[in-house]
Amino acid sequence: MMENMRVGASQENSGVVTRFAPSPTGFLHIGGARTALFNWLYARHHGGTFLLRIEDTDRARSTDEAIAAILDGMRWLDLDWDGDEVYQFARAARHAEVANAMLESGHAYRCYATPEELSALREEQRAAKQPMRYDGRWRDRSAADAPAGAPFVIRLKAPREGETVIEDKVQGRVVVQNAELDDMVLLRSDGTPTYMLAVVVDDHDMGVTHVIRGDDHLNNAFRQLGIIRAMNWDAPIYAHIPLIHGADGAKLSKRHGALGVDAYRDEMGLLSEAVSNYLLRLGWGHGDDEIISRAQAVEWFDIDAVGKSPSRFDLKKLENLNGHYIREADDARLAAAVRPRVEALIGFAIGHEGETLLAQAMASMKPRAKNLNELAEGALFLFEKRPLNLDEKAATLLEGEAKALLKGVSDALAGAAEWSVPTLEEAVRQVAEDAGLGLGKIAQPLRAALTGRSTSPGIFDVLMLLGRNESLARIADRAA
RNA sequence: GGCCCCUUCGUCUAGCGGUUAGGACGCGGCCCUUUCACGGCUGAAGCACGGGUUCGAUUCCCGUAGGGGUCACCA
Repeated sequence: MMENMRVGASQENSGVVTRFAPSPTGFLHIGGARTALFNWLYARHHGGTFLLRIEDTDRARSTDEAIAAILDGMRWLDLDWDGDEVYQFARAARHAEVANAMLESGHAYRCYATPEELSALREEQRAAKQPMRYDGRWRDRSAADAPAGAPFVIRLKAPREGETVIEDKVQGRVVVQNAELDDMVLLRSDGTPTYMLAVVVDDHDMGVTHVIRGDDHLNNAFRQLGIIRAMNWDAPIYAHIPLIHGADGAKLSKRHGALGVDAYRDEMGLLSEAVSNYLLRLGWGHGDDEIISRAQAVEWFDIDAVGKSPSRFDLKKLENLNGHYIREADDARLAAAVRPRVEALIGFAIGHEGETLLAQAMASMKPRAKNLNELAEGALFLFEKRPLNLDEKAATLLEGEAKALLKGVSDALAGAAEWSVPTLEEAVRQVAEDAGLGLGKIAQPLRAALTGRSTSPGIFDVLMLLGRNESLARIADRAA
């Protein structure tokens, strides 16, 4: 049962196999999403396989909710994985098997040091300003010294001399002295595998050829290589991509206020393609291109173009991109996404009819919004009940002569031959001309009466959206 | 603290020995205009510093400084 199990790797492709391996201790955060995207793009670009592995070996911190959130986030970002996701914990027996094989071959040993003993050691080392690492106290002791029946962990017997070299596809050639690496734990005293062992075994068994992950794992790669060498396996090609930092320059992590992708979708009202496009451009570039479709990304993406320096998360740019994708989005799709937001704001259901109206309004509202929340906010006037509440600026617009002006506008509109933009515009312009005023002097009070606000889509579009009866009624509410 | 990585406008980036150092977001101005946007034009803004190598360094090398990551029976 020592043979390669090849979990999930498909036969007929370029041979490239990548994977995304999140630990389900929380939502899919933005950094993880980018790692997933890069792995996905690399596999798709090279006609390879993209696998998903849930690293749930930490039983205390892994939750089903987190797993669901991660899968949901992946689907939202349209990152489909090949085959079923692999659950690492289910493979614990295989991990133990590898650890025992290493024990037998002399590449690992039992260590009986207690946790208390080890933390005391670390404390000493910290106090002495010495590097903190396991001192190998059980490395060369004979089995006879083992306290009978005492719990033990299995540690890797790592080489202590020489150096380990990684030719990283992003970081370049990185060399670490073996003396810097201590003998890490492979199997805990309860017999469960550590992350270090599990990743290596799973990547090997799953046939992963390219390990693309955050560069917070760069140091780990050297230790993992120790296991790979001991087992005489082929090492994967590594690509350690720089982390995404927050606006403050520090690592963007769950603990550092990073949000789950669901927050970008639900709370911030961003479109999947905008988030995806933005993430792609963080650390990767293709000339001066900014707006890049998924298809284009698959064609262009390669690891060579990934930069080595960390980047900061810039919400302004993401929102700008989102505005672009909103303008490009299908009206019906937007209406469906905006409807629940409108209903939440206004407090009642607008129904299928309301959604249809929203879809009609999208054409004139899209250029004015950079997220779905603004779209919803801007659409409220369509559903508000008379008499409208006026915001402060709208109230100001309706002071003084405005009321009289509106009476004239009302008459002109009511007398229009048909309720169409050209006809209505002609009618309103005529009123302005007769009064010797610019169109703005008429349009603003009209806007205030119709929407309760000082800003809105073009006034004639508003008139059309509201319809003849509602429009005339709202004007009548404010006219004198 | 040890080790590892990074450093072009405020931010994301292009550049891969010779460029007026390009683009995008953001910011300012102008235009368009019924408001707000969108769109167009335009302006300010950058090679962290010091040594080399070279006829010539943003680009190559070495330091310095600054930033980041990592040092668990977490992942």
